Amino acid sequence: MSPAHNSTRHDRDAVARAALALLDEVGLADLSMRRIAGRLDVQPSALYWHFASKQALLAELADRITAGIPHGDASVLVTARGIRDALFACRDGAELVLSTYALRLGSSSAQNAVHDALVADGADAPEQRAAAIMHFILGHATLVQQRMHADSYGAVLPGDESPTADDVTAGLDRVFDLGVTALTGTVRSSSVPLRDRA
Amino acid sequence: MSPAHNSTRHDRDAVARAALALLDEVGLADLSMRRIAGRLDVQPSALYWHFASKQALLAELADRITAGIPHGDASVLVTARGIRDALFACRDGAELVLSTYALRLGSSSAQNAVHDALVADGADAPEQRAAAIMHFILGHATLVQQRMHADSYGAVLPGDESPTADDVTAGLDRVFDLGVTALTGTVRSSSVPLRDRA
DNA sequence: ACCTGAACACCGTTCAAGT
DNA sequence: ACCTGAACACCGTTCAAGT
Repeated sequence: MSPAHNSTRHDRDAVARAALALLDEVGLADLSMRRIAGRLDVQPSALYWHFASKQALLAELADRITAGIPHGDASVLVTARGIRDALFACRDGAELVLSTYALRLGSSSAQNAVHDALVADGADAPEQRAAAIMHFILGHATLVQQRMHADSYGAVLPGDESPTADDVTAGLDRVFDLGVTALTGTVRSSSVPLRDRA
Repeated sequence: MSPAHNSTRHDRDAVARAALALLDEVGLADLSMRRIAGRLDVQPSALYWHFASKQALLAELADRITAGIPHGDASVLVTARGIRDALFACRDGAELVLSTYALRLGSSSAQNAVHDALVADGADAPEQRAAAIMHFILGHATLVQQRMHADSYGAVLPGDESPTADDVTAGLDRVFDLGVTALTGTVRSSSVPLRDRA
């Protein structure tokens, strides 16, 4: 009777992939263990063989979202944009990573990427700047993503003249670039990095 | 039989105050309508006479948390610290305000306070800087508050040498000050503000 | 190795009805 | 004006038992 059911068994990766797909469809607030199980044609209790708890599953999803962050020799701004875009690539990605990030405060690979880019730029206090930039990216991306979601099916507020969605997006992009640039601290041309040092 | 029950009826303010007190005791994750009702010796459905939904109640709590923010002629850094401390004053205050803040992105009184302090400092692009500073404060405070909560009853990670809680707090304070100062953009002595302008 | 079935202790919300 | 009582449609999690 069930039109498209899986009779195969699942592993940890299949559960995480189903959860990630469902997250994109329904959002974090409606992502329940029972819905994920339903999508896999499995009882909710089956998920607890693969993950110790919902929190553990969400942590795995956060890891997958941040796994795509490029960690090369790009500038701080480009690195920061890469992190932001990885969060934006998944519905509620920023909120999910933010809520999972606290324990890894100093040790995340995203923060390391920012840190290395800062060092390459010759910025002072790269540890604190990397932390500050990560806090800014996560706060910014969470707020922007929430707003995007609210705007998509929210009523237009009765303000005098409401800017278009593109205006808002462009303004927020400028806020992001200004924030990252200011937090980087140095505005240094990349072609003459070490000429007059020591 | 019930040892300490209220037979009086309640208004909107009493519901909000009970919810805020309970938030401090149990945290945002365990703040349910049923628990709030229990604390008021009332059926859960009674709350819906005062608030249209749980989300509306949470928005009211966020408003009360941010209502205590001083809006005077302080510097940007002092204003930012005041906002952060208002969030820290209530358990999970930062997360609650962050999750409620998206719709008010440009129009919150906290952001206005930052904006006015920036203008008084003579900073350029005060609108975008105010937005960036708010995003930073909310991201930073949410992460720090989550970490505080996790540390309070979490196991110590098996790292080589773990810094003391005071070390962590001091480091995070430096990150906050560095972040706000960098985002302010101008380091200008307040006694000679306008000497060589236009 | 992976899943079922049943249960436990919860949720937010609605709505007729009471006072 | 404010609340009860009952119901509806959900939750996360555990655990014995199945294959």
